[in-house]
Amino acid sequence: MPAVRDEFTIGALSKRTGCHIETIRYYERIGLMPPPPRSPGGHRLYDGGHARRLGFIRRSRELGFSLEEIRALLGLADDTGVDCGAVKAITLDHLQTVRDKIRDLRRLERTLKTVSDACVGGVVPNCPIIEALYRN
Amino acid sequence: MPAVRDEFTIGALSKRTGCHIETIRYYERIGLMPPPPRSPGGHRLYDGGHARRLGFIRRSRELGFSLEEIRALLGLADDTGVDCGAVKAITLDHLQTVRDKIRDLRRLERTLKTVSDACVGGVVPNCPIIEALYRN
DNA sequence: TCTGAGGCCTGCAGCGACTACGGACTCAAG
DNA sequence: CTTGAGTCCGTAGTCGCTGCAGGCCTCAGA
Repeated sequence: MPAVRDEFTIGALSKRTGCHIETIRYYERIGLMPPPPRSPGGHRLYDGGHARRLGFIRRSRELGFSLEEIRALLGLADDTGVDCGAVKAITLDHLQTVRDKIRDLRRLERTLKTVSDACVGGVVPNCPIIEALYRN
Repeated sequence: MPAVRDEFTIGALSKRTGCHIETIRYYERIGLMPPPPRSPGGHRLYDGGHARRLGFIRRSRELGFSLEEIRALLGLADDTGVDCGAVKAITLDHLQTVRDKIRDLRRLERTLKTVSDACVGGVVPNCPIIEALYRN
């Protein structure tokens, strides 16, 4: 007997997962979350499975995966028998993107430090930062 | 005698600065580039001053400044007598943002490496990456 | 049973920084 | 004069949300 389901509203799901209500509805609109059943009055009613899936999405986002990557991961995860190689490929690809970004940002950091160190502040006729940005 | 100006089209400006034509028009639309004079037929005619300003914008973008920050920098730079302190403040603020991003990305990198190392690939019933994303 | 506060509904607009399109126009060389 | 490359404008799309307006639903308390 599958007795009484533990259903809850979008607000409760939001609190449980830390995901904004608007974002949950957005995920539904783009097909990342399935449309849940509704109350007679039209309110969304979620269960544990929804919460689990949304948790997956949220943690993946925290790791910087794009929604399309997450869609792919969920597709691989929904099937019985996960293609672990495909999952790993997506992850390694993303890891490389992250590493590229870090490299870029480190270069930025050095440059910004250099130009700002050249500036002593105060109101002067020539600002070395501005000069640096104008010069190529 | 301000003789013949060396005027050029948006295409030439684009090639000179490496900035897409659409982007140049976009910068004009949002007021970052001034509206240049036009040919009788309505084509934009730029000069060296425009190229210099666009170069400033582009280099600032490469350093990760937002368009609003660049607007501020240009405002400070346009006046005779730059407020070097204000410029430095914007730069240091941005530098901090960059450093924060690097820190975040490094954390991501470690986590992604950990989960992907746990995955041996192949088609298996349980993928450690997927498990990690589901688990909290 | 009624009331009222708070939650939820839909649809749309906006963010930042572009990018891409379509259909009309202009320009310069041959 | 023709041709083809360049340019014009306006609009819509990208990504991942976020916020709003103007309603409707729900449920606890009186």
